Amino acid sequence: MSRPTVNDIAREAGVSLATVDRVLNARPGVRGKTITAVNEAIARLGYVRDMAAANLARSRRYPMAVFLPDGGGQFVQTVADALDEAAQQAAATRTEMSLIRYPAGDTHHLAALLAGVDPEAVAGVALMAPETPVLRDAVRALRARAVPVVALASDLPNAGCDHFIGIDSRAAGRTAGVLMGRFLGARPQRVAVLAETMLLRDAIERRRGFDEVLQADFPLVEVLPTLETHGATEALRRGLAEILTGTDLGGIYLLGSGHRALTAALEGMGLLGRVVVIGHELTKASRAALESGHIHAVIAQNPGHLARSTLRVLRAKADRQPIDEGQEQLRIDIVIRENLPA
Amino acid sequence: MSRPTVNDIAREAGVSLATVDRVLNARPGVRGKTITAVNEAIARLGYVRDMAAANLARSRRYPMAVFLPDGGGQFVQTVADALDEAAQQAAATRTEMSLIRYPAGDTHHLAALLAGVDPEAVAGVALMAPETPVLRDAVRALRARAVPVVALASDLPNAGCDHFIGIDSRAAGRTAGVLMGRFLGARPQRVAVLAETMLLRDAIERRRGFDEVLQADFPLVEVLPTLETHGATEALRRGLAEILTGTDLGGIYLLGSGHRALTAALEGMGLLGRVVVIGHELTKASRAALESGHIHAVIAQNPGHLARSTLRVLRAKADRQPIDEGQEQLRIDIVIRENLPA
DNA sequence: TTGTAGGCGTTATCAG
DNA sequence: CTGATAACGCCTACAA
Repeated sequence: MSRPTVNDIAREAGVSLATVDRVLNARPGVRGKTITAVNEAIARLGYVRDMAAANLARSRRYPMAVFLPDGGGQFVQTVADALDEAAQQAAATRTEMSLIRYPAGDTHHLAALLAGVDPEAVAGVALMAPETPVLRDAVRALRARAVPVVALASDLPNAGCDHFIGIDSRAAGRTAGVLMGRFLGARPQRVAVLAETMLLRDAIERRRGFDEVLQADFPLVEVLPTLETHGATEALRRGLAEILTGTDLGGIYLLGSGHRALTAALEGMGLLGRVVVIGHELTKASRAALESGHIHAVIAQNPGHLARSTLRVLRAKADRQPIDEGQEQLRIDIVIRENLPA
Repeated sequence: MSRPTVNDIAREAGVSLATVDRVLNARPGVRGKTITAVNEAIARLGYVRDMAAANLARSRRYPMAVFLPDGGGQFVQTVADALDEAAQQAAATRTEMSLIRYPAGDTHHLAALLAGVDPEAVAGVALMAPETPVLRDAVRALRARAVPVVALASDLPNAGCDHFIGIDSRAAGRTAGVLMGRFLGARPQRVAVLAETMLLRDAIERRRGFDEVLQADFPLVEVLPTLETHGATEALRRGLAEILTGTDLGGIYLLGSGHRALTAALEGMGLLGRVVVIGHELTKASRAALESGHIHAVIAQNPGHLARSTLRVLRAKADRQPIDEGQEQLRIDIVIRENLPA
């Protein structure tokens, strides 16, 4: 006994295939009484629509556009790679993807790109970007043209996106905080916080979570003000040196990217492996640093999961289908040397 | 311009649909020359097969059988729930699942069940079980009858399964070891190890990984012999009390299930929250213990991922299709209070 | 060894 | 408003 099909419900309801289809897709031109009859037949037979067959018949394609910042460190590249791989797999379900890089930080440029998106040619849009008023409006406009939009890695809470794919930055910061506190032990210690920039909401939220936890649960730990390096290795080195003149350092919290620069700086100062270092995101650099013991933990989100989730969610939104919350929920990964993925 | 279809390559290669299909599915009865011609056309046009359409045409169903132990603690139940949910989702790809519980530990019973599996009626088998000779043979026999078999959570390395879905227990133990070492700090400390039973290979491997790390990297920590409780709360309490008469305890490593019993015992002794407790698997009990601060970390594998992976891999094996290693690789999750999933 | 025709479950285009 | 009928991309008898 296999699953009932449209034919079965057509027979059961005493109507034709076409009518069943109209009811199924909520298309106009059917009497209310007929609709009821069909729906009853559907319920009676426990019919569930075969989406594979439906999509085949529609011969619909799902061209998705993903916008990623141009520079943005290794994490962005990791995500880009994961997206490419996910796209290959998703081709099996007619989901295509084009990756568009925009000048990092130039949200006007990105907004212009979004304004140029043709709803006929694009079934969904994903973007990783900081939240600015222009961008917020651009997203709104896009959604007004019935294009689903999801935010990637960095949330755009006020832009009214259809979905956010990523982890809660504040919780990620809290997680980093607990690990830092526990790894340091119960002695009075100082912790430096480094960031390339504090412009992104992610960094701010992480720092907030980090501080919350240390203040509440590890009162012996003093967290220093954030040192913004703006990607300059020299600034990092100078800043660290300055901090070190005053005090002994117990740990370093790396808010964003820059694992490589930090390792280099620490090495120059003979501090490699002598302070607890906790960072974010698993990249080639942070992975190497974990393996060699220069970094002790990394708070991460799985890029493969992020990428697959992006495409799946966009696809579901394009079909106005519900999404499986459980499957799309990204975990806050704690990565140490011992549980590094192969 | 949409994707090329079998029609396109048939035309391009100057053969018929059926021949293309034969080549595509590596069926016999085609001249070598024709095969080459078709393959060339495929390459030239960049054809990728539409699996959805293929499966529709086959109208093939994939009835999978999953065997889980009967008791086995909350983790097994969590997996069972996850499987049920995954099965609902997988119904979209004609994958059905029946969950069969067998008397925990009775591998003869399980082997008999496996012997009764009809290759016509079952497209794949997954099982969570300890490795015993009878079972090993039963799995071999099943595979000999062309039924794909995957091991769930607990590996059966010598049974020749098609795949293992789960995490490396030794690495999981190492991860627990590092966390224990770091959480304890740099003072001499003693750690008790509790297990319901050491019969399962998982527990043994975890303990091995745990010991390795502590011996190598945390020489100040002394790990006591494993205390087997056999699920008896009283045994646990007595054993703990005995350990405590001799020494102060810095930490407890819970090798298997029994979070609830442990919490109760610790409470009775006024030790709740005063020793570092690290366990395995995220269940209702361990989750509650994390939230209340009675357990400090749990090494886990995502049951949702485990379940979806199981069905996906079985499906792929049934179709003799390659699997996406990256997607099927389960992560060793480190769960603390701050990164508990919602 | 190869080709033809029909079908899988759904949608879409016509007439009625 | 409703109903035949032909797609969609692929597989599979059966025929040649």
